[in-house]
Amino acid sequence: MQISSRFTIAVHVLVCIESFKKELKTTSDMLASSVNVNPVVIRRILQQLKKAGIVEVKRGSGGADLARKPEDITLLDVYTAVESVEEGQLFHFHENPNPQCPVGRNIHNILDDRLKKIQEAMEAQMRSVTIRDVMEDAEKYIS
Amino acid sequence: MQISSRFTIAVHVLVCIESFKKELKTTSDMLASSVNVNPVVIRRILQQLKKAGIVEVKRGSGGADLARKPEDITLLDVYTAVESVEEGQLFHFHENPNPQCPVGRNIHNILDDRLKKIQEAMEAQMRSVTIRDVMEDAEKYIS
DNA sequence: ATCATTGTAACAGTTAACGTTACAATCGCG
DNA sequence: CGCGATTGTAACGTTAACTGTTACAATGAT
Repeated sequence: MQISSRFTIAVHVLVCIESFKKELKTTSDMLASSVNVNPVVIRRILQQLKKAGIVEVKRGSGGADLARKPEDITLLDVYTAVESVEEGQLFHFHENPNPQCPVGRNIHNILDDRLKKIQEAMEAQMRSVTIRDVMEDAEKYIS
Repeated sequence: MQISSRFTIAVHVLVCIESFKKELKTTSDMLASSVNVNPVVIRRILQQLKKAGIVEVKRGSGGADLARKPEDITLLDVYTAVESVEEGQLFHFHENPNPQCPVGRNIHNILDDRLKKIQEAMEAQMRSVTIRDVMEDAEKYIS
């Protein structure tokens, strides 16, 4: 299983918004054209980013803007905004292990800490990268 | 999206195999009973672990054993064994971004390195935990 | 030979992702 | 105001992966 493409699309979109805000109106149509997906997919992601306080979207007149400075938006912010799973629960557990079995009965006690640390390692790395960082990478290629 | 329950099931199974090998024959039925899933699910996972050289499974007579010492099996070994995606690719990309757009054209150049580091952080943490470690956690609860 | 067990195919059900159409609600502007 | 562009969102379809289940040939020990 993979983390859904919503995440990479969201980052793509944020970079586009910030890169082109001077020259263009960043509508869902325009963003959809860059990513090459249906505009509704972009709008859905923009709504999730908006709920997380990452972007502002204008109805009617159209266009989206960052709600915070790019250096104040981390990849973890984006990840938690667009991943539907609560708490970003990375691992999926089998339900109802056998309480008769000492391993089955304790499988969460046994594993939860280890799994939490793995998830935290991933999240710490995500937290260390901001949209500003990604923008700087992008500028190397755009110019 | 979450990492499939095959991973947590696989760890559960390995702990059971090692914990009960003295007393019981670790058949797919017995393991299925501890995890509380259909035995075929267990057999499928055992096949994946076998292909990765983590377990040995006996036909006919039945039962599974670790193919290596528990301290030589890391959670990363288990993860790569049971995750179907190549290279453990954690992130899913939208295909065919617009080559007309400087961001779309370069989205992989822009993001691949950052995403790779995130995945590596997760994998490093997984690599640092062995089945032996998990067994020791388990013994606290089993006794 | 018998019996328990594995290996695997086949099929069904469920869920999430993603695509698409449609349309009311909104906003800016002439 | 009325118009055009755009957003917000519902509704529905398709696809893919996971998980569950049945079935049965192949295997190996006794």
